[in-house]
Amino acid sequence: MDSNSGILLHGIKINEEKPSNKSSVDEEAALSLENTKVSSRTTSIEKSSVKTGPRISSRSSSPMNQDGQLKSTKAEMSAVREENEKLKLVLSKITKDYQLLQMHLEESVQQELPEKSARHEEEEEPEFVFLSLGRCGSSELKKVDRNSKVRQEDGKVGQGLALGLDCRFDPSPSSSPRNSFNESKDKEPTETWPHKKSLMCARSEDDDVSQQNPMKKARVSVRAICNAPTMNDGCQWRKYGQKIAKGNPCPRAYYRCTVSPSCPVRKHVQRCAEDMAVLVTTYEGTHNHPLPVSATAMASTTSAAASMLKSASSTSNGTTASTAASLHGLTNAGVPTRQQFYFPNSTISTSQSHPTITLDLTSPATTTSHLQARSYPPTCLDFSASSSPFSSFKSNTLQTPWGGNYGTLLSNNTKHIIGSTYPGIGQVPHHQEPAYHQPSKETIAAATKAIAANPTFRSALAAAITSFVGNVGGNRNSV
DNA sequence: CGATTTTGACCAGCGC
DNA sequence: GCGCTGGTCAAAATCG
Repeated sequence: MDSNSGILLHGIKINEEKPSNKSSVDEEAALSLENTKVSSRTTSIEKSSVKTGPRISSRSSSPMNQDGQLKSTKAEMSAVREENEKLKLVLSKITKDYQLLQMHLEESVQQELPEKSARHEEEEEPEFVFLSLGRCGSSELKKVDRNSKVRQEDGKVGQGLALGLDCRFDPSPSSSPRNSFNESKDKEPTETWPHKKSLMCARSEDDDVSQQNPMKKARVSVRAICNAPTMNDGCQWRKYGQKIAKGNPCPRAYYRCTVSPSCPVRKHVQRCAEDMAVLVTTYEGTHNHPLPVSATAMASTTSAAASMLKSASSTSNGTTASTAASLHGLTNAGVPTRQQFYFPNSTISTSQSHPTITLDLTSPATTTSHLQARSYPPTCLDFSASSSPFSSFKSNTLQTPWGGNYGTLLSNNTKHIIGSTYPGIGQVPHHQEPAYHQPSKETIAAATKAIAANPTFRSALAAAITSFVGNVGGNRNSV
């Protein structure tokens, strides 16, 4: 993989144990990439090793000094070895936790999946998955099933997951020209590049549901610190336009998914006017093709968020406190609900015709976060770590392939703000990250239970954990 | 030379 | 109706 792998590894936050060598602090701070908290235990070990070399060579070559050097070097080496051992222990525990979670996931999936899906799984191509994370009514399930059949006929891809970002709120029929891809359902996508109508037909099977929605398609906006022009989310995109949007000097770029010629998914990317380091990527539409594994993490995240948005909107007319609560897996009484799940850093906006959910994947140490933390309105609902079984995950600050962290909440241009994650938000220097807490067995059990209760979050978490642990395993040799 | 990006023009929705 | 704005198109330019 590309640089994403490294970023994912950093999500482990093993490095939060302060380095014993104080001189490495400055070096570490210098090496850290701005606010992305790019540092890992592995990195610091490597740095220690690197430092050892020059130190030996630069010292005096007298026999007495050589003995001293030898001893100190040996001491350093043993310290490093100790550190490595500790690291290995941590890694093995993480892996063990992951396997435990995966086991629970598999169990619950096996319990819930109908036999038909199980049959499709047997033929599934390992490299691609379909994420069906929208609010799947029976029709959508059928749709996914049909897609699977089509792919099976092609002899290439079995059942997968279809990423769903669409939002359907209301049963009343709507035929807004811009409303989704519902029109011209009879027309087949024949053009290489889907224009409006062909894009619509790509979603023709959603008609029965999307026509029920007077609002436009749901959007998932992801805020992440990213130096690149666009986040690497694993999908292939082609730029088709650029505009200067009102209120932001930075141009907004428009992209289409090019994984499949008929894929209707679009995204636009724009830098945050307040913090140029923050890249705001807004996704819209549903992938109608298998996704590369590397794309599933983002797809899972965004689609799960969209699913939450739909759920929240369906249970609450507009954005209300109850919506915000349900968004985070809580009822008004603060009791976890079965159909919802926890997203620590999400906001909903329905002020525009497009219902939008914003996921903030920026670091708590960013200036933006400082700003946002200060801007919390009095109505801010705080479902912080202690209230969620996923608190251990949050404290773990799962870093994402696109360079952000799960950890903080932003609230720009949205009506509701939920959940400040870090009590000391905005006070943590870049090199002083919150301590990593090993999840207790109770926490894992609670998380597993909550995950098992929510099929939508399962896939998202599974994708995230898979890449997370996969990178840990991949970097093990270097430890 | 095909794929991709750039960029000005165009279109539709919305508010006044 | 008019102007503003967001979104898309498509020809030209650029890239690999």
